[in-house]
Amino acid sequence: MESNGTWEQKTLISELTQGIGFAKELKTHLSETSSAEVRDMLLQRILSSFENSLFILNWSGSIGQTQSLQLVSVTAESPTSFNESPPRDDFDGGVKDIPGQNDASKKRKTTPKWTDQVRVNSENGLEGPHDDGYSWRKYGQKDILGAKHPRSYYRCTYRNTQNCWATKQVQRSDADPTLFEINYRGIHTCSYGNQANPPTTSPKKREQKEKNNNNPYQQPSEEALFNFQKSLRVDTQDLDAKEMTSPFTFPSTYGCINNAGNYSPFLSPATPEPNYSSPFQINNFGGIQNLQRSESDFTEIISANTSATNSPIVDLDFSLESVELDPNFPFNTPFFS
DNA sequence: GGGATTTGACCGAC
DNA sequence: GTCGGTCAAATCCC
Repeated sequence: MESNGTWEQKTLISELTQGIGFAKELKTHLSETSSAEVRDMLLQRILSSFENSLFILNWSGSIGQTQSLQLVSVTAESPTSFNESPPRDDFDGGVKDIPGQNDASKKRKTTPKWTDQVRVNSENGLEGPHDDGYSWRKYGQKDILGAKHPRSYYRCTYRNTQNCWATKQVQRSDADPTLFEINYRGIHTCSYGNQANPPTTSPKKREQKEKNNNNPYQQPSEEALFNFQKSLRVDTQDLDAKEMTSPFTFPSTYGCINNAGNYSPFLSPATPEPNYSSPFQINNFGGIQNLQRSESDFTEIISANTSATNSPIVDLDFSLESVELDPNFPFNTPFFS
């Protein structure tokens, strides 16, 4: 395996170069009458480039020393914040039933687990389901000792059809009812994991939900994009800081390690990335667009709004720190080799 | 009718 | 024995 420094440098340069390219392209599109979709796609790519870079820095830092890295993204008013959770004990249980993996120790080593916290502001209509770009099916709810609110258990809808074993747990905070802690486990291996805009639910239901909610998924407005352009900043001078914040609120992306050992930045569903040239694979897992819809879905994980237009914007302070990598993670893939 | 959710039961870990 | 996580039948919803 190549030294970390080598691939890190190469990948970092590649990611940042791509980010610059996308930014230039976006600038061009802003002065033209191009579609919001195109601009949004470029925006997402820029974000992905930054995040990939930060992820690499974070990962490399974790090898030799504990390095805290926090990425902040976007939001407009009434932010939904993603705070990173304290380091967990990593790949612990919860992944006991992965087919084809009889060795428990192996499961622990290869199943990523990370936590996000999402704040929901009921006043701005963001209460409702969190849509991270994946389709989840709730399979259980449990009262947790010491917790006021029950914990909800979700698994990928395509668990059976596509053998996708990603799961997530949603726990409402006792102290702050508007705060939800989302614990992701496993990675999406379903085909929807690579789609830019995977169905989060059946088209019918999705439509219905959007109907019932005044906060449908929307493309960012030009103004929002302009503001984003002006205000987006990634503070790399203080990577140890607990937060890196951007005054602008916008859906952020982050990622996970997929089964292939590739980092999968979570991209907004509105951004198709089938041919993304990065060695990373675009994935929507944990994406932060918000399709908050119904009250009944309030316990679903809440994610940020991908929209910067009419929808209430949520604070998306979150960090990649919660993405924990097993030191023994198999980096023997083409990318990591 | 089909898919999603609810909820009590079951199981394994501690 | 307790607790967290999952299963699966019953129920709900579109």
